[in-house]
Amino acid sequence: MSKQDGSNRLVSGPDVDDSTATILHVDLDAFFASASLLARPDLVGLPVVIGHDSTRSVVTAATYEARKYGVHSAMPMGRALRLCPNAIVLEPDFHLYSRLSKHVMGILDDVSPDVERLGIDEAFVGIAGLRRLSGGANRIGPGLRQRIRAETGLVASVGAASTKHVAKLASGRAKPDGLLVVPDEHVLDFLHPQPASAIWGVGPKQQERLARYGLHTVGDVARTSLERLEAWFGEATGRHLHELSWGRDPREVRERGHEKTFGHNHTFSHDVVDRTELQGEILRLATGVGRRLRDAGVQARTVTLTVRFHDFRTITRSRTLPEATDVTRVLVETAWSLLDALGEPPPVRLLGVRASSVQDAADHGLLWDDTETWGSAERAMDAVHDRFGAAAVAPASMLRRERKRDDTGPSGGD
DNA sequence: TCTGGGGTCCTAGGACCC
DNA sequence: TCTGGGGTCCTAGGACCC
Repeated sequence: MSKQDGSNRLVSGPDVDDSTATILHVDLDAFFASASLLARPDLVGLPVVIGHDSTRSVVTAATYEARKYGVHSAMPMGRALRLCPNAIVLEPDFHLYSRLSKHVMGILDDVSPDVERLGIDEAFVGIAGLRRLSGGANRIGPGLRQRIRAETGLVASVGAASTKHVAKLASGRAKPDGLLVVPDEHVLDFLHPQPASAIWGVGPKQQERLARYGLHTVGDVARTSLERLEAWFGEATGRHLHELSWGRDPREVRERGHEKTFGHNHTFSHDVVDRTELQGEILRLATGVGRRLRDAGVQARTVTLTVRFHDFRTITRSRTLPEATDVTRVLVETAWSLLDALGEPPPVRLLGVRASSVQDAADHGLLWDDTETWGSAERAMDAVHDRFGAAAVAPASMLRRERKRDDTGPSGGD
């Protein structure tokens, strides 16, 4: 992973040839941190870290001022605070992030019909068909950046190229607050000096394997024959590496449908052995998953329970149901039975519940079986929940849990 | 330095069917 | 009777990304 602290920044001038750059990658700079600072302008320019101020937590995001101390996301909070003792820790505000993200995506939709959201803070924008009306990347890129800044106060960096892969790498190099257009004739000059880990999909493990074969840069990978790469890394991965290292990427910008899986997980503040506590947490997680399935109008056939033990060993156990469901009770009971099948597990650090094999919700019509009765009851509860909040309707055992949490008191604050 | 939570995609083996 | 090959589904694990 690159340092992403701006030390390797590269931007293009207004006269660069943008005739081949048909794909933009728009990426908000230090999104969570910047968004949080909109609510706390007094902290601008200071090292700010977003995350829970507790043990067992990690950094969610950091400002560039904090990154200069070596702090980066996914770093344990304790370590981050040792590296940067004067960092200010802010709790994340996901409602704010979601609202700002929607605003930015709306601007992109405004500019092009061809937008692919990649996450909360980035998207590809196809601009091939816009040249006559709106100009090329040299005009659309700055226009987007300006409008995002004016309407939201956020800073976006933009990469432009003829492929998704190069456009994404380009936005990374343009950070912070930059635009980088990479014309086709400069793609290899841009690509080949970069570390092999710059290739999208090459993480620490793959990087290590590449290094064992003496492949340290993208150019090293490109100069290795396809046959060798396939023999070393398998057919699919070898071909993928070969293509990307030569700047070839046939993937098109396409709108994504709903998520393919819906899940929640939770790391306990202490390792848990008590079965009732584990079941209670599964109930809470599955309730959230069921709610999201119903909100999205989808049903899932497979339920997966994730269990991480005190020693960080992590297992998954899944069951595929005969029929897809969006009924919380079915999710809960399936996950409970997967837990039961583990017997007496070692102390548990994390539990997760995930629903997959998702399809559009079937129309059950007037089918009046037991499960559908539960489904109707839960949808009624969703409606009350919407109007009066989560505490208004919740299974009794969940309410007991919430009270217990309140007794313990909040863990942080800022 | 002891490691969050939300996802996607891939692999590999076994069951099962034709 | 001692053993093929392809396809699909399911399960478990893992790498990777933001």
